[in-house]
Amino acid sequence: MQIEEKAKLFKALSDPNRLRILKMLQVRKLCVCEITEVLSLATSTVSEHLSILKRAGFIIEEKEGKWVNYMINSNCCDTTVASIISMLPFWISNDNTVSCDIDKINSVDRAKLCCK
Amino acid sequence: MQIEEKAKLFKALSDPNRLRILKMLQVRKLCVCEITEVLSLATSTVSEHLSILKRAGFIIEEKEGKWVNYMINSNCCDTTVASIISMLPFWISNDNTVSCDIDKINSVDRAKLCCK
DNA sequence: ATTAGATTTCGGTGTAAAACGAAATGAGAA
DNA sequence: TTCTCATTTCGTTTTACACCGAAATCTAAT
Repeated sequence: MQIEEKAKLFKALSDPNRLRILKMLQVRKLCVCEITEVLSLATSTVSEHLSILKRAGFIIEEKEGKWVNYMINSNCCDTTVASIISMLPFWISNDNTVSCDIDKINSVDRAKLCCK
Repeated sequence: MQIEEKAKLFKALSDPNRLRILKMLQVRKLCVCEITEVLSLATSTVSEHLSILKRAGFIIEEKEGKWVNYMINSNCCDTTVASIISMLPFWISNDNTVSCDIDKINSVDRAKLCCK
């Protein structure tokens, strides 16, 4: 991987909303509408953030009925990506925003959320 | 440190030229004109890159006569910054561009460089 | 003090990226 | 098939950033 691609990895991490997404996905897999609810952004915006994280290799997706679940790419073969993922809990811990996000994803009901 | 500031750390790493600067500074301290010579950018551009890395905490500066030496902030008290610095050799190694950069800084003569 | 040279700061330009709403896509239910 | 709804893509706007040259700053030597 060339240095331009390494820079792109860090660019994917350079947005607070994308860091919040990664921290949430380290709790459990989530669909787009759940993340949208927590971040209070437009669905299209969240979708774009997810595609950036996916392109960088940090997350993968899985179809489940009409939903698309996103999850951390835990078995990533790229050692740089894998080490960054493993460092995230150390780098970002006890953050107020992230704590609230995690509280929210634990009380969110996907079925209710998507049908309102 | 809030999550916005963590994002700024990664933003500082999200530019290939700034990664090249960090890799060069892990070999030895360098002045602005030496880095400018290697990167082939305008001096003002390099100066701005350095101020971004300095603001993020990755590097520190030291006056030496008419020169300003920049060096890795090795004794950084921030554990996130410190761990990122220590991971850089693992994340970026055997890169062609970086290898050429390091060859150049080993053959560059600061006195000649600045007086041409 | 004045000059010379290294670096920083300041405008300006072009490009990238974040955000949104609307339209398009794709998958399950009726 | 047709409808519903989650998600993606597209077009647009606004903001941020990389880059440059010129002017300003700061230091050392004349």
